[in-house]
Amino acid sequence: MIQTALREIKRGTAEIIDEARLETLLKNWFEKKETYTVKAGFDPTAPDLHLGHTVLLQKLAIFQKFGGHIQFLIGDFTAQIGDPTGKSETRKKLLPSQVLENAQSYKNQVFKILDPEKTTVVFNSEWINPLGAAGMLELTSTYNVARMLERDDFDKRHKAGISISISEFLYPLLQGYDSVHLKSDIEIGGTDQKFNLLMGRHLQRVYEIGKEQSVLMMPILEGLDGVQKMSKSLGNYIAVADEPNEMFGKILSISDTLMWRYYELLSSNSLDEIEALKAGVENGSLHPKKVKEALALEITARFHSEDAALGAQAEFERVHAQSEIPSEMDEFSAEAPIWIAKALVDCLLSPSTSQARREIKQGSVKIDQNKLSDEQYQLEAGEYILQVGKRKFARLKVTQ
RNA sequence: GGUGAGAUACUCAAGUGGCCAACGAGGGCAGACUGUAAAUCUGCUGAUUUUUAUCUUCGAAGGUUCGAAUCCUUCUCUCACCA
Repeated sequence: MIQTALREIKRGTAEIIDEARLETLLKNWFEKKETYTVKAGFDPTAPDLHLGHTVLLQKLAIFQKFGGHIQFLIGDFTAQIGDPTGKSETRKKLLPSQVLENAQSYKNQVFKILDPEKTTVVFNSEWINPLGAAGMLELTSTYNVARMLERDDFDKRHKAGISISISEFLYPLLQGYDSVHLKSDIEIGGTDQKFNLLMGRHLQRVYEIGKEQSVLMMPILEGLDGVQKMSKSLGNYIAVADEPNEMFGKILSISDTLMWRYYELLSSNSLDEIEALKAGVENGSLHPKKVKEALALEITARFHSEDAALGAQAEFERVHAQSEIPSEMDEFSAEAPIWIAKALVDCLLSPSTSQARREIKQGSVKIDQNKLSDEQYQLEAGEYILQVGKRKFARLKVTQ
């Protein structure tokens, strides 16, 4: 039993630190029904959860199956600093009301995956604010600059001559302190969080809370471009809240190489099944597109429903394979006569009329399926279907 | 505190008085080819119905000049070395 649980927990992980302790915790659960806590921190700056987050969430859900109680931490205090991981710019300070709003939105999305009964949502400002200057000073004295600079991105920035603000040094310390306060048994995070996660162990030792958390790291999910990590700011993400059609389409647009990565990290297929698919594609018995479709179906169904996913697939087939127009699209209205470039902007298909003109010139604009080349074209009264590129559509009603 | 170097569009990075909305690369968008894949090739990538034009933009504010990303002054920020 323990072995099965352990295998499931270890699936897809990049690295586990102190696996022995993890085993002990599981053993205690199976033998004495003792629960343990699993901490995962999230940044409240982006309320839009994407598939990258769900890699962690799914892992948390597995822990819940085996006695784990989740400490879902919203880093409202640390968000004021901004996690230095991979970034150089300082983030904007969020208003408390925004943090609450984002947290609420997190909850709506997170409990599609997590069991709310076994989850506690906590905010780290709750215990960091009372720390005060004295507590903060004590915290900073537990670490030194040389070791702080060992951290890969600090090191790189330091060498490259990019500024590092002192407050950024506090980020790992505070994240580690969260583990002290919460007395977490396990913390999970992405591999890029390694330094911060280890800080939790360090501080738990320093503050003598009588345990050191195990650390479980998940690989970072690449975004749609297949190169950079999935993130909202890079715009290469698939949001949990994306509409079925959009979600399905986005998954299908990833590259074949990236597809295997997504299979590994997101799909619930066993590793053996994935291997079989891979072999099938290699020897030509399976078409890669079919395999990708299966993945898109699975994921879309997870966040919506089986029916919605099938609907999205059918729609996709209609629009792209047979290049018909989608069954649903945003509708707009305007008064005749309206210049086509203006209409495209009004329908949110183009960001500016200049851009719209360029798009017309390039031949990517279609009206009712017909390519438009005249950028001076005026729309008279009637109903039109405007299209820019392959995937942007809008219905426009022009009235006299 | 002192000395020196630097800040250019989404990112990197050229440009040191007019030929600059600003070379180039990456990214992004679009077209061709495809499986809305990848790779490849091509075009576009500040705004505006004056489109061989006009307006705004090269850290900020002033100034010199017919004309400034480019020169001068002050300021803000960053880095390096010294203390």
